[in-house]
Amino acid sequence: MTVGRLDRRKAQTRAALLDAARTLLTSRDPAGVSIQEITDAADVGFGSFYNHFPSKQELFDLAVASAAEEHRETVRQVTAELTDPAEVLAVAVRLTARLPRTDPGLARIIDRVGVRYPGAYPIDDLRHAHAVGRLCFDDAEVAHACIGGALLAVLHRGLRLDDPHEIDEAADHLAFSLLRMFGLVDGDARKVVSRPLP
Amino acid sequence: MTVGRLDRRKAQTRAALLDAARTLLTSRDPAGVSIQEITDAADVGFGSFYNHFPSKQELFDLAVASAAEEHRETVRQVTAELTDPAEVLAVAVRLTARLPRTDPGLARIIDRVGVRYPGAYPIDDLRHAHAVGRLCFDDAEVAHACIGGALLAVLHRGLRLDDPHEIDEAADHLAFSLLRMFGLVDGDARKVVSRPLP
DNA sequence: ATTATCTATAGATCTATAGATAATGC
DNA sequence: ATTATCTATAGATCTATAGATAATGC
Repeated sequence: MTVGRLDRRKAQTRAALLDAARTLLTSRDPAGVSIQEITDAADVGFGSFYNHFPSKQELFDLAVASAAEEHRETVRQVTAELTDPAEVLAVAVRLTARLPRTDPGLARIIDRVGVRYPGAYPIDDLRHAHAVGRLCFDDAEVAHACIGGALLAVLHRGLRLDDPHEIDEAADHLAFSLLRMFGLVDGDARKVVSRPLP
Repeated sequence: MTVGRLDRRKAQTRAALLDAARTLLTSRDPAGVSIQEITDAADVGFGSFYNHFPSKQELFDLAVASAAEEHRETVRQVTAELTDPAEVLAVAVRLTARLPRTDPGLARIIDRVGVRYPGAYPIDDLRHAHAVGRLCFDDAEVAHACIGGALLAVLHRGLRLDDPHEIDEAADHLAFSLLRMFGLVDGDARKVVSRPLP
């Protein structure tokens, strides 16, 4: 069983549909986009859609998941070499809240998905930071929700800002605030947040 | 120009439509609800819809706005007599994050609206708390976004909890965390949060 | 011969409006 | 006579599928 031209072509069509969906997501409400529009944008025959996806919802869900996973992976790589758990949180937050400037398309998708977005900072990292006594909180799930929610709100606001510098400042301010929320004293939090981003 | 039976009947029809929209919002995605369904739920003739609202979106927007305003007013009244600005924030947060238990319908509406929900804690209150030196932060807008976002995330999580007690605990934990975020020391924050709710 | 894509369309929506009906106002 | 409601429907979608077409595999 070899992977031939046909399989590649099929994969290409599927990728084109996913790509079109992702692009459309950055500017449109998925509910208002017809399958016809998607296939047109992907430059694919209308009927081909059903060879790959059972419904519009399914396609959009996959498109969102892939966009989210991409950013999560970026954050994972950047934070992998950091030793301070507080800085892992800070960098994840600072990178994500900068998305309106660094990747507006992705930022708009996350903004649209809202609270269902899984977030780029794993709860296990948070639990680890607590276990080693670096971050302090009562309930990891609530703390994790706080981080995700505050991040979404600041990202949402960032999309409405014109000045790139203001976006970065808000991102750093958010990271600082979260560190303080989790028990770091002022000076410590300020220091962690002002380290240069990788 | 007297307000007669006809005007009352008209107002009643309008109210029935708004009420039906609000009820539907608690369990359905507005995009998937047809005008027919709305008028059926309101027990109103289909065509009557257009006597009151130019489009489905318009109706849902008004329904959301009225629900939001209602909760904001509740919070305003409850916090009006409080003298400690930190407690005003804490009470607003604790009441809102308890909504999944105290008013699940409203909670689901707020959850659906997400980050566009204006929030029940006015930014002016936050600015005032900063001015008198009770809460400490760099940027009032970012701080306000943090509060709203974290609140939405915890409320979202609360909707998925079965145990009412767990909802309350999460709400209080969130309030505590936010107070600490804004510079209160542990003991102080703990005290403000454990005061009984009016 | 097989497989995916494409075209065309049936069937099922849903919106917006036109005209009929019923109730109040004068 | 006026005004709002209601019924019925035209017109415009949009989805899902059936059958034709084109390209690869053997």
